[in-house]
Amino acid sequence: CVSANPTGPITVGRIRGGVMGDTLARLLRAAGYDVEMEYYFNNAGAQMRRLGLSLQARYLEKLGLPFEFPEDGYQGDYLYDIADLLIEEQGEALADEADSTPFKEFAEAKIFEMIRASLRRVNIKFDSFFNENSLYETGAVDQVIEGLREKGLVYDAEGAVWFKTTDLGMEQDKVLVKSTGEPTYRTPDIAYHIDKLERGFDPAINILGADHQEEYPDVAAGLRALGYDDSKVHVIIHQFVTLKEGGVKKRMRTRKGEYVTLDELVDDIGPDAVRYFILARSPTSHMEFDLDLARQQSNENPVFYIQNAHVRCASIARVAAERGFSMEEGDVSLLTDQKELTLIRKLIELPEIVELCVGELAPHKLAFWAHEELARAFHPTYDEIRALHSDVPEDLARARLKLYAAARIVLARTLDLMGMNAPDVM
RNA sequence: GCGCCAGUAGCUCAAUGGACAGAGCGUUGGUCUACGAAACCAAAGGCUGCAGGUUCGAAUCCUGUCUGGCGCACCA
Repeated sequence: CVSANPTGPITVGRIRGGVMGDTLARLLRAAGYDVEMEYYFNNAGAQMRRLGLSLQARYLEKLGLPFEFPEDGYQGDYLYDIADLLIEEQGEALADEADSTPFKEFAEAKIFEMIRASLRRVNIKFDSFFNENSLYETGAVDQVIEGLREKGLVYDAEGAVWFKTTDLGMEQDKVLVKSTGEPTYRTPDIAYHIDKLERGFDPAINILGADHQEEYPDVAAGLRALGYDDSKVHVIIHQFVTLKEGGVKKRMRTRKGEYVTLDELVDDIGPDAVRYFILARSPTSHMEFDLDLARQQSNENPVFYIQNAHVRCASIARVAAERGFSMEEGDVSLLTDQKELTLIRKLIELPEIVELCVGELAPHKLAFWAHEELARAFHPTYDEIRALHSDVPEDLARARLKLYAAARIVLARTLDLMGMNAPDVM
């Protein structure tokens, strides 16, 4: 499960969890797990209300009517575009609307379209979408409060409803329902995790940004208190991406409209490089994404190194076919050269690596293996071990062609697990 | 003030408590009349922030300290 709220376009800062999660899902599937990638999004609460008010202001602004942009509103230009769309659909019909709800709903729908389109560009596809609102509609949120109340872990004070987490070994009690009557994020979060466990997810894996690091202990406490096994839930916290351009660090703040979008980055360096750059770092690293470096290195970097191995395999297969060579009857027992054996050993390592990545929930290890082990074993061999050369006897040539065909399969599989393309030509 | 995450080559990053701490980029020097040179071969580059401790053995574990990222809400 990955979560990002539909308040704006997917930014470079927020795509890390998506890439990690998608790659992990691919690895889990390869290891035989039945995986469902779920996108949990928050469409309730103050942030979304603020989004609705922001769109309302842009709408009025576009219509040339008096407007008041909310303090703490979302300042990104994308709301102007969405305001245009709204005017296209509704004209001035909403000009006198006092309630911002229709604006919120419109913004949410459009932003969600944008997000899904952006994710698709980097090969991320979710199986299901889960919105927070549904937890209110089904009464799941209320059930959490009642359940905890029955356990004697809830009390009312200062107009709010409190979760007595100090009884569970925590330093402070936490608010479940604000004095406004609106639950805090942690109440639906607990309900959501219960729902997930009830649906039978085991393990359930959450990928969260560092700003959510304090959040899960409360959820886990809630799950335990209500008799659920919180050990089934795994949480991967990834640190933030800071962006650098022209030697200057840029902070990314969606609300202020200060960000670089995923789309811009994909336009810049391509989807494969985006995925690899993000994937080839452990989640704990506070990664610095240097845009200039990424542009410069996309000419000569690990992405191309790995993909070029696949290209070379495709190329030799092409040439072999032109010269009428068949690899079908290649006798692999003829492959006795040290370099050949090294490559073969590396090729058959892939299942172990998949197991390793799954066992440690560490997709970044696949990225390192692909580059430093697999491609690194391939190129020197390919350079030296010629197959289609007049000095090479035909039966040995066929055996070598078979080796490179095998390498092609492993390379394609590895790239696919990383959500990257395996091109035949570059 | 408290908590979480980190600090490793010039830069971006790896390394289940175990061999001489490894890659890429950058730098230097060699390889194309043979399947794609976006490749290969070789070299230089390190007191793993700092100080202690545990251990046969520490980048890794513990304590302290400095620097940075993120939290510490009746935001999510």
